[in-house]
Parts: sequence; C-alpha cells; structure tokens
Amino acid sequence: MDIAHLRIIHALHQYQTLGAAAEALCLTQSALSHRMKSLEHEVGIAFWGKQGQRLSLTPAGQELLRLAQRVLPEIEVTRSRLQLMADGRGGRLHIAVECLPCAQWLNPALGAFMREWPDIDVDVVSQYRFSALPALLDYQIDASLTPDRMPHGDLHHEPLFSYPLCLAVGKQHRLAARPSFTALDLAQETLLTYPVERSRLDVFTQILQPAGLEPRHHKAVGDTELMLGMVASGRGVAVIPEWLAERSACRGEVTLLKLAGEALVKQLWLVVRKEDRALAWMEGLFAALGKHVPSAV
DNA sequence: CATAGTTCTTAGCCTTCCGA
DNA sequence: TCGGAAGGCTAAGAACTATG
Repeated sequence: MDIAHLRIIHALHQYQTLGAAAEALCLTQSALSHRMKSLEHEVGIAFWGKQGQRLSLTPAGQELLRLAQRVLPEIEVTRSRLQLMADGRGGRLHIAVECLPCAQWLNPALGAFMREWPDIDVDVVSQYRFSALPALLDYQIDASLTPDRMPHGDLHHEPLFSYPLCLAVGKQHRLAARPSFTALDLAQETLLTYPVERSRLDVFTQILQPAGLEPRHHKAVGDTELMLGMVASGRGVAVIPEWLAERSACRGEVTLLKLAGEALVKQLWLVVRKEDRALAWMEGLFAALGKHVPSAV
C-alpha cells in the first residue's frame, strides 16, 4: 500500500466514477483500476462494489478512505513546507535562550523577523538549565542566544551586541553615592541573582571568585522586575546588564554602579550551525536582531 | 424491447526500474 | 547486460442505464 492508493480512493470518493477520478489524477481509468485491483489482491479484500453503474465503497474502502483523509492533508502540508525550505523561504527556527533576561529583549526583536519571514516556524525555548550545545548538534534547536561562546567547529557565532554589567543598589543604599563598586563591597551584601548555577553567573566567576570572596547572603530571583524591586527596597543588590536596568520600571528607584577598574563587558551571541548559515532567512534573522540593539548599549 | 451511451473489467503489450 | 516486477497504455467486452 502506498500514497497512490490513498490518492485513488480519495479521488474516487470525490468524483464518484473511476473515469473522473482517473482524469483528476492524470491517469487512464484502466491504470487506476489495475492499481487498486493489485492492492485488493494483495490484502484479500475488495474496496468497492458496483451499484448499477455507480461504485460504492465497501467497509474496507471506507477504512482506506478514512486513512487517506487523515494522511493526505498532512502530506500536502509537509510537501508545501519542504518546497518552502527548498526555495529558501521556509524552515524551522527554534531558539534556546540561555541568558534569561535576554528573552525580554528577544521577543520584540523577533517580531520584525517573523513579519518578514511568515513561513518560518519560530519557537523560543527559555530554560535556565538548558545545555544548548548538544541540543544544537542534535538538531533539537536551531539557534542559541547566549553570552558564552561554544567552542565547536560546526557552529557559527553571530555577534549581536556587547553590554556592560553594572551593580544595581537602592537609592538609600550606602553605596549609592559611589561611582563604582569592588568585589569587597559585594562581600558585605545580600546578592540577588537569576536562579542558575554559579558557574554561569559572571558576578561569581568574574568578580567574587577571583578575589576569593563570597557574598554575605545569596538569593535567587527568577524575574528582573522583582529583582530590581527588591533592590529598590534595600533587600539586596544585583549585578545585571546595564541595558536591562535602564529599561526597568524600577529605573528611577535604583542607582547603577560600574565595576571599579576595568569595566565588565559581555558580548551577546546568536549561535547557529554553520550549515544553516547560508540560508536566506538566516541572513534576515541576523539583520533583524542586529537592528534591535537595546538603546542603553 | 432494441439500441446507444456510460462505466468498469480484462487481456495483452510496452516501458522503466532495479537487482543479480 | 539481462530478466523479473511494476505500472502504464490501448482495445475489447461486460454490465448497466436511458431513451425512443
């Protein structure tokens, strides 16, 4: 049994006569009859019987028709998608966002891309503990938005924008009058971070651990607005991207301090497989995201 | 009821594909 | 290269319907 048999039974149901069905399928009526007879012989059951000059489907024919009605539309949809992919106009874009606050930037940035490329199936996966490298290589995802490079020869890193990290403190905080902060300052504070492992938090890997220090307390907060709200009310301090703090509703209630000495600057990357780099719509994606650099950067 | 038209089946042949 | 299998075609015939 193959797709041809399903097309025949479907056409027969639609056009009622073998001749009309054959014409619709660009076959001769005889070829169509041959084809179905061979299947009837193979499975040992008839698919239709004659009522006068008209055909009527047997229960076996009805069963085959139900299969055709279920499968043929899916085949047509898949064929259309494959055609779009072959033309470079369609495809799948599943993005993993490893950098939690970046999801808030990504969604509006993707809007322009999705308007320009409506046939691309876009999905954003935001998971704190997601390991994007194996997922990219296994084709589970097609791109990863991340501030950390992935050392692998099959991957392309598209630079999006760079941004400084800053320390957010409340207006009444003892550090608020200072222009900058040090690791020693953090050691006396309740540090608020996103709920990810320490090895992926720059405040630990870049600031505290090199100085051999720990914060007085450490609390994980999953939402940027909640985090800055806690900072504004004096319940902790947070090291976050400057552009993110600038866009926050709490911006007027917190003070931003730069790291003393050399500024801590991060780079946001869109990582994709090199083989996908040549897709026409991938260029469109890079362009759309590149135009959407946060104003504070 | 005879005849013409319609629809499907069957027979025979041809072409193409694929594996040995 | 060859032979079998699959799928296509034309032509002929059977079964049925419509019409006069």
